[in-house]
Amino acid sequence: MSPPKPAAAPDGGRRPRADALRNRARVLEAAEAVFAEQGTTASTEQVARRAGVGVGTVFRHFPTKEVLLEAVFVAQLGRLATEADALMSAEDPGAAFFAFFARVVDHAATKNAFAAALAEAGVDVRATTAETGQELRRALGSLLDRAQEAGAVRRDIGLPEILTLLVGASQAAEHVGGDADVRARALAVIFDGLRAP
Amino acid sequence: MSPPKPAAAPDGGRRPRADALRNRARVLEAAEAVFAEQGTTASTEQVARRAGVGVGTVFRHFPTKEVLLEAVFVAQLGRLATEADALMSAEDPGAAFFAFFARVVDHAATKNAFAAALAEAGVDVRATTAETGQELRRALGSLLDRAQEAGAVRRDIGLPEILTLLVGASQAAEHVGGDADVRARALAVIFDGLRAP
DNA sequence: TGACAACCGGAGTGATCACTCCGCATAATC
DNA sequence: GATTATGCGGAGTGATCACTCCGGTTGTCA
Repeated sequence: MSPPKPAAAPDGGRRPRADALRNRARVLEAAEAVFAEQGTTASTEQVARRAGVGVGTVFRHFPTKEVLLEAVFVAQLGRLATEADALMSAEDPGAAFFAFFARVVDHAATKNAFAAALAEAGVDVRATTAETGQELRRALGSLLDRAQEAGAVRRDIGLPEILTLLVGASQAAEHVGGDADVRARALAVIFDGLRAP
Repeated sequence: MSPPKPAAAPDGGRRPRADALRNRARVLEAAEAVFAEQGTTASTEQVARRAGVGVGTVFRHFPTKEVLLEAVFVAQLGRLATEADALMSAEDPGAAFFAFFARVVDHAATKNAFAAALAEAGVDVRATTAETGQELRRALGSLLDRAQEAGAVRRDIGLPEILTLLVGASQAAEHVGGDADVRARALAVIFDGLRAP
């Protein structure tokens, strides 16, 4: 049943052509850049132009704009979750937690669609983002647990509150944007409120 | 100085007809409701239907969708500023400040376009909203000053930081929406961070 | 009440967008 | 190199939206 040479695809499907793989990656990268610069209302044609392909190619790999957006979100959230995991082995749990929080907010101040991605990850609207969102929440929850055990964060709040604060801070950063000093001081207020009394 | 019968319009313009005034108010009210329910992407036709008028009427009174949105924002921000002014005479300045903050966030959790209005008022994108935005900022600034003088709020932050936090909390409330308990606890964190040490 | 200007309704217009379709190019396999 | 299925490009399609225009209506004032 198994052919001698051609490496079989994981599932029943055939292995895709090399240029198809290349173009898929190109489109995803371009979509991330375009949505970060212009928001999620940017047209699919702009993504195609940026990727150097035709619109047909974009829609072949991502049959719907919604699917494309989801793929971008999953990529961003996945990278975040990885960063959070890396911070799990830091020596100071409190510093690690706050550093991650600040990192996310800084990121949101630059990338335009990112706050929306976070917000969706918080409420799990789509089925596809659910998995990655859960991964992020698990990682963030671990950071929070360690910080609370170390006495760096108050114990009377949980992951939902943290996520709400994180989404809010990110969205505020995206809209206020410019002044980094204001952003830093506003973030300091939240951090002070999070510390154990 | 006052003419016998026809009340003169404020400026050089003529006094508009009674039905025109009535329709303008109807449209504004409908727009506020529709945008609150469906967000700012709702179509102008929906606003017209809700108001019981034709699209032509909507565009006669508000020549652009942007202008219509601005008018809605100005109305909401104006009401907010009035509420803030009313709280200026409260006996407990700290309680007044925090109550207003919470009031705004609660409002944002319900009305859909409201957080966007706040965000714009914070950065003054449009010329028209600038005036009302400034009014709101002035009122909020007064509340903040009194609260700081009473020792209820730390002194090392200013109005820009408060506005950033307010916008962030409002936007988070709009997206998280549902769980009022989570919202309350997240807000409590910000409040604790704002209190004087 | 009559006359006129102001105002109204809603079909029509042009632009934009997500998405499709098919003739052509090309990677994979012999 | 020949063959073939997979993938590509981009003009085309239908839907939606903001906005316009004009024949009919209505408020206003004499």
